[in-house]
Amino acid sequence: MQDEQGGRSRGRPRGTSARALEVIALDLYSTVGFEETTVEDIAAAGGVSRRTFFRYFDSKAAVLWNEFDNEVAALREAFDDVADNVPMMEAIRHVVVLVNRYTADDMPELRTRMHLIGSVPALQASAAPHYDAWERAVSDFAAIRTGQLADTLIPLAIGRTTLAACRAAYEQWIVIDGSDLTDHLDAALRALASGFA
Amino acid sequence: MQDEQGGRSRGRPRGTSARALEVIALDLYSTVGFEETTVEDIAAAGGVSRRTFFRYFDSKAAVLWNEFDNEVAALREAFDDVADNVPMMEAIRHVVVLVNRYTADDMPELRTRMHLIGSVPALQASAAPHYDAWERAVSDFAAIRTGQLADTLIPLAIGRTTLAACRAAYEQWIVIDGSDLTDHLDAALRALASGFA
DNA sequence: ACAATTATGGCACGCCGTGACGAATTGTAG
DNA sequence: CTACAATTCGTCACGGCGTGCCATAATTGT
Repeated sequence: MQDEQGGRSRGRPRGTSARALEVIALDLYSTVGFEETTVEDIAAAGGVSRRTFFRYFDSKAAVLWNEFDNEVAALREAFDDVADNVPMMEAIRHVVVLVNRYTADDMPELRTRMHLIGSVPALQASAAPHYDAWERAVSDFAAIRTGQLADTLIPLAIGRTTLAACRAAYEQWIVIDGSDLTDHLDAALRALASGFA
Repeated sequence: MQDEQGGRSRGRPRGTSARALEVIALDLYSTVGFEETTVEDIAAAGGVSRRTFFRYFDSKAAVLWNEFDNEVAALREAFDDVADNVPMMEAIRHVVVLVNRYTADDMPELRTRMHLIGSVPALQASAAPHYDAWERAVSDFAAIRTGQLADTLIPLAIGRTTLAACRAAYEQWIVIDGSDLTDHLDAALRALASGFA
């Protein structure tokens, strides 16, 4: 979003980028601690003022959710490309696993980010709106397949439970060192589709 | 907890009770609005100081979760009373529906509370630790039935997805006027146990 | 009376998030 | 070259939350 310099030529140049602040904040959160880090600290390390930080991010916690929000868009696109003959729960599983394929370079950052989200109460609290958007992407797909509206019981439940299963998978991935994320996701979603029988 | 006057005889008597502050706060949140209400307002309406409010509740949002936390204890007790021959997912469904049987008198307050939790972002954010405790109660039961540890993938997923389904049911109950809460819960948990097939 | 106990009130502080306003830095038109 | 428009930044101020700290009030037991 910020990268596109098409049209934006005039005006004072940015002192930094959202991505740069994100890296700095992620480092401080994981080394110093989230509560122990003030927004002033992040801004100073980024060479900008505290007020400018809040122009790049809505809150101290919002830094962690940039990549996650991107995944929601990827999720919707992947759902659009699913063939109609694939069963619903199977399609959901394939799409989720596909979207969660990260390169080896992104793994360390993903790991620290998920570890923070899973361990810091203030960050867990900030998850709600982002989780909602993710669930909604699944619910919309389930609505099409079931022929019901997205805000009715079954599509809603499918969206919510799918994320719930994925969160359990992510939690296992963080705890069990050296394990494969997609394996956990696949196992959790298979269990969900089988009704945990 | 506060009611037991066993041993606590000496000392200055309390100026109010947690329950009284809860009723006042619930009223202000639903009429004036959560963001528009300050802790100072609640304290003043309760005849105490702002500082005293924070001795009764950890945060402005914690007021809403008192009853919910009680349900977690009821959940655990109900799981202990389940017969061993009842299938796991069926047992979970029965227990959840049983615990969510409220009297007609409690319905209005439950409704306003759940409506607030479902509509105010700051309250959704405050849900995480309470949801975790609820999920954990289910995971512990699933751990016994599956013979696995409670913090492994399947029990974790069962706890998380069960709450996710219940949240979808609650949301429907709030939206659809005059509907029965236990019906939604039963339907959502049956769908979960069937793998949404 | 006096001590012990328990709850309260007031004060101060750090931090978060937001609004307002002027200054800084660039490109563009005249 | 100069005036102007556009965009970002920094500073200041404010309200609100949550938390120590300590003095004070209210009650019971000795």
